[in-house]
Amino acid sequence: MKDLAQFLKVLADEARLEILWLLFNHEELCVCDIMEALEMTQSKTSRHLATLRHAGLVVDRKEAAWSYYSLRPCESEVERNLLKSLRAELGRHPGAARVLQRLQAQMARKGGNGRCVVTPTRAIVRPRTHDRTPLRGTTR
Amino acid sequence: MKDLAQFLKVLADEARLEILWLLFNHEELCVCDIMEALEMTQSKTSRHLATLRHAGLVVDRKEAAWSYYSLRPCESEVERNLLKSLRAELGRHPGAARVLQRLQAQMARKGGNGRCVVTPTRAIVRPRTHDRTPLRGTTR
DNA sequence: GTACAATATGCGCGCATTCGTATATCCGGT
DNA sequence: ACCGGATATACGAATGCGCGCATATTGTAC
Repeated sequence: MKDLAQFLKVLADEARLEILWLLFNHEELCVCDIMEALEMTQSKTSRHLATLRHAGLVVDRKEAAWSYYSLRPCESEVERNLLKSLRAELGRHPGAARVLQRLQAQMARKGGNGRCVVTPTRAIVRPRTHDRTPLRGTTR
Repeated sequence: MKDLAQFLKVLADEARLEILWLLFNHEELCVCDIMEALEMTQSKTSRHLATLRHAGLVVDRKEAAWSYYSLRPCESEVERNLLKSLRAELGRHPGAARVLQRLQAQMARKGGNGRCVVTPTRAIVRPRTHDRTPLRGTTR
């Protein structure tokens, strides 16, 4: 019961909903694209992504200096249903299309086909040193 | 977008989820039954019911000294979907059946068939004097 | 090595949320 | 009118949460 409430708390934030909306519509995005499209601070973006990651909603993949985030396949039925409803609802929102367009524009401008600006010479897969839980705040 | 987050915030609370679970399974309940079944303080129960009411999730009906609360038919598609998922999930919770049993036991013990203990001699429908939004805290 | 870019996080502030206690309000019975 | 029960709400304390700023960390290029 507690955990369901906790899970809903993660969803109950405008910034996180916006991030999810972007990820619903793009296989994979790096932090800089998200922060630019949503006009968020870098720290704000990173922190909310961390929250989503701790909740198991997204996963990150490191490549060179970048972190690419993507949705994580849902584990439970509820999760799947909730996200489906949310996605539909987010799509109904007037601003929804606009951010997607802005995102498209950015990525087109930067040219990297799905990849971030400067494609690194070689891909170095660095496993997460440690997915430590944050020291303060959200206990998970 | 903001409003969706706001709506989710209302759902993202253990006490409110528990109350909703009871209301999912009973047409109408009065405050004292809810607080007893969930072992909550009176003020806590009343407060959370007020929050649910302000969010449009429940309605109250006054009869004599009692307030009977019931679910309010959903207005939007999202709302319907979300609540449906939540209800299913709440049902999966181990404690779910237990509170319902406790509630049943109470109501049986008190005998009033669905009504609260002392059935008033006559039903006096008293319209809400005023559904004022709370002065502090929740800005809506 | 240094310098620079992308990302994560510690710190502190301010606001929001929750709670218990005490009080107010409303109603029915006497 | 007064009392007692049911409910709502003000108040103060504790905690949680989101933010910006500065800094740490990691990786690339030189």
